[in-house]
Amino acid sequence: MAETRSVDTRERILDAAEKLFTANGFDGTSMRQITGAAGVNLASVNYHFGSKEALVQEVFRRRLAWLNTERLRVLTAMEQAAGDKPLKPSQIVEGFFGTLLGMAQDESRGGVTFLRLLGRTLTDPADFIRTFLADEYQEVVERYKAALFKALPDVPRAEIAWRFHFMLGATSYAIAGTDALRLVTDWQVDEEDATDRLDRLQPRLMSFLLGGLRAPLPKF
Amino acid sequence: MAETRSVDTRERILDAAEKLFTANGFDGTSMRQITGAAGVNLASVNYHFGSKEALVQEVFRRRLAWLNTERLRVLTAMEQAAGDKPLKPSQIVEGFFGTLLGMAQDESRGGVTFLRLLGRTLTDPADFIRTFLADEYQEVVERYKAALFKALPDVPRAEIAWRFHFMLGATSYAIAGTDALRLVTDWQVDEEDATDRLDRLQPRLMSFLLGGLRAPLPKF
DNA sequence: ATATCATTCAAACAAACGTATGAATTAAAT
DNA sequence: ATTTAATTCATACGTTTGTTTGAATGATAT
Repeated sequence: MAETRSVDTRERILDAAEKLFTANGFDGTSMRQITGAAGVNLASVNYHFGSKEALVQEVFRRRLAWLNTERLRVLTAMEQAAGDKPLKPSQIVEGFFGTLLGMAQDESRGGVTFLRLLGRTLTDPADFIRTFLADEYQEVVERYKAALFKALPDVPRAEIAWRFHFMLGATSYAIAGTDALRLVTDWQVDEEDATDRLDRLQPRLMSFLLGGLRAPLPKF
Repeated sequence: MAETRSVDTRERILDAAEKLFTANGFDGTSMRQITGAAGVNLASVNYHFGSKEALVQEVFRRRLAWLNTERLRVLTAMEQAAGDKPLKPSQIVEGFFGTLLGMAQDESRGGVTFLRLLGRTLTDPADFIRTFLADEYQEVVERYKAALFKALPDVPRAEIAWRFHFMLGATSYAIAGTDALRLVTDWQVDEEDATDRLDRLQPRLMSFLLGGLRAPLPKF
């Protein structure tokens, strides 16, 4: 079996697709663009993945599998270290969103490219994407939600769930929109260079998220 | 001139396009779907709007024109009432995001449908959308940013700009993802019915946003 | 060396896309 | 009543889309 060739082709396709999907969206990227950029034959996507839909899913699966495993690993480690005591909210937030933002520095795990793609895709309307992402996220979200419930026993659970939702949104958007539409940051942040901006994004975002999580409850 | 017919056709197209874009995305919606749902001829989109791109822009323009005018009106009124004194951060946040969320209840301004579409589109990679939205938002964002700078003179401007960015993300996602991917909220919020959920979203989100905006600054 | 299997390749497929055209229809203006 | 202009309509055009096919190529195992 000629395995080296096929493994190479698969990854070349996934890398090219990841970049192009980020730049132009799923529907905005054709199979010919992907195979062209990857330097492989047009038919190889269907040969290796079956369809374009399956390719999209595999682009996410190879990154999310690691991310969510890592998230669970971190949470489990923290919980074991804490014994019976609840974790600090800042630990939990750091465990969930810190692992995500850490991928930005790791080019071998997709770097900023994948993060931008993920951030944008969380609101994609396509059915097969929604159900696929929901499946990939289900376990890790349940575990982290449970940790937050335990850490904040006095806060109504529905309230915590919503704030988790808000935190996810702020994070996705912070990443997806960094270059995308420079609405808010514009000349304000151009002083800093791009890498510096990314390094400082994490502490900035963490402060914001924790501030939101610990905000006084709304009075209805 | 036959005006009643054409105005009707125009709006039927815009309404149908708005709904379909929200449900299936821009590329996922064909002209035949739009004209079919609107009950008009296929060629009428090109006749009235020129192209599909121009239709997309008009879908946003008719809603954003009102929204951003209203935002400026509210801000100006608050500033006049305050005289020389800076506004409270909560006023500013309420002025910007409250007007947006208020559209959810107003079906004549697009209701939840448009809000979801807008939330998702803020991270759309297509060039013509990015530049178009940036243009539509520029003035109102500058004005509100300036108000925040004045309200929080001790906070570095870059920090405020970032937090504005985060707030926009949390809000967009809160709206766009409400039905989309029910990651976090799932069975947790199913107790409340849909209308109740929307009514309670606003105070919940506002608490979160203000908590994030007023969070202690990150230490680098 | 030969047979076997996975992979690559060029070419073609039908389907769907956005857009353009010119005739038919309708309403307003003279 | 006739002219004029705006709108609607059915139809067609040329591209591009994702996918399929069957032959060519490559490497591995016997």
